[in-house]
Amino acid sequence: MSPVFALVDCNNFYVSCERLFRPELEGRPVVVLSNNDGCIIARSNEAKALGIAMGAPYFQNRALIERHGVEVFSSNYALYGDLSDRVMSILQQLEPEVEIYSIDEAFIRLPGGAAANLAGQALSLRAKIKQYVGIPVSIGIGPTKTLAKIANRIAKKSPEQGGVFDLTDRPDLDDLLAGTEVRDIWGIGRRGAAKLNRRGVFTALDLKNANDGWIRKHLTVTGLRTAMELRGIPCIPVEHEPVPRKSMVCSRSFGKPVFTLADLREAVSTYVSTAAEKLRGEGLTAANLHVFLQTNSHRLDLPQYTAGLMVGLLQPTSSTPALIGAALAGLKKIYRPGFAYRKAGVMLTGLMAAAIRQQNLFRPAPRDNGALMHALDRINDRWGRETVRYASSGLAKPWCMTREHKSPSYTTRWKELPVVKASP
DNA sequence: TCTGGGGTCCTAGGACCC
DNA sequence: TCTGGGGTCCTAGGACCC
Repeated sequence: MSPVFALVDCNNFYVSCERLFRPELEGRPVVVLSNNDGCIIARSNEAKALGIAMGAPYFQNRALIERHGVEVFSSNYALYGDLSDRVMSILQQLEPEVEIYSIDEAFIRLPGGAAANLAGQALSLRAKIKQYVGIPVSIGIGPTKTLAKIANRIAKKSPEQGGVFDLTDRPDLDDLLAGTEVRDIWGIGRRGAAKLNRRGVFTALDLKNANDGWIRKHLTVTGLRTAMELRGIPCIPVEHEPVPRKSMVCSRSFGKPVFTLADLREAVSTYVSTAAEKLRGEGLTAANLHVFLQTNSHRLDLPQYTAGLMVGLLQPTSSTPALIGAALAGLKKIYRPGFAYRKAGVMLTGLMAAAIRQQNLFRPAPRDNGALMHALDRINDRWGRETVRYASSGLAKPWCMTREHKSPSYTTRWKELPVVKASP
């Protein structure tokens, strides 16, 4: 029995999350902004219809947004993360094989066979998610993940399908592929699409029928895998076990330009603290820390400087003070005065499970402050982020990002629970 | 004035080894 | 003018994803 893949994708996810608590915004144009209210990263269908592009800078669209009364939200990841968990847990309860692919997407395996009513199963799943969580989803079904992705696109573009589209056993499959541009195939990006277009390959059908050696040469093995998937040969399995991560990043743009080493030290300490907490939460340690900073590359009128440094740690660790120490030592080496810094961050690599911690042959193990870190995490979990923090993270944080339009953390903070009133 | 953040994979090239 | 061959490992950079 050939496998059947389905992609469950939340519609305009961040917008749908905001609308859940503001139902009067249904049918009205809504956008959600990136951190620092920089770019537009989610749009309702009405906002798309106004011509607001994905990823477009907010300030460039502000006039259009105000003219049409578009509702604007800063991103509220506490809310989106929590609602994502709810959608995913329903999938996990109802389906045997689920791969959480991103905050708003999951692949599932459906039982195939002649008797399987795939579209019917998907419609029922969709209705349950809408009923239990309130988030609308689209479901695409196909013999490979790549085709399920294309099916999902079709489901979204054709509301008359009821949010579900099945690409298995379709005699007109090639016609549908001919109607899909290469740019819209999962795995073919802007560069790849331009390269293909220059060589006369414009649609998913063209790519499906292209010569293997030719694809391999121009798009590497990943492109060839995509082409095989278009032919209905599954090359990308559903990963039901979470794949262990290899790196972890915490970085932010600043709310306003930063000039001094003192401010950068605060910001970097704050980011390291966040990363270290996440590291411990996942039971991991890091062997290396990469610290980096950069000026605003959009400001061509200002002097530019970008730098980063990898700092090896004496031992793999998840201890906040050990990581802060390494990061600040690295920061001191790469800092140059006289620049308007826009962003800084840290990346942790060489991750391994804390349980299989590698010892250093030439140095005794430093004092383990695992109990202290555990207490720190418990306090901050119970009383809120940064209730207890390292002094180097600062208090006023003048560099902190701006979020002018953030909605309340409706589902994750007691103080911000929505209040419902019944009218008499 | 104002342009996000967090990941993975692949390849080429250099360093190094025998 | 001519300057081995084959292998591994690491890193940086590019491309892609959401």
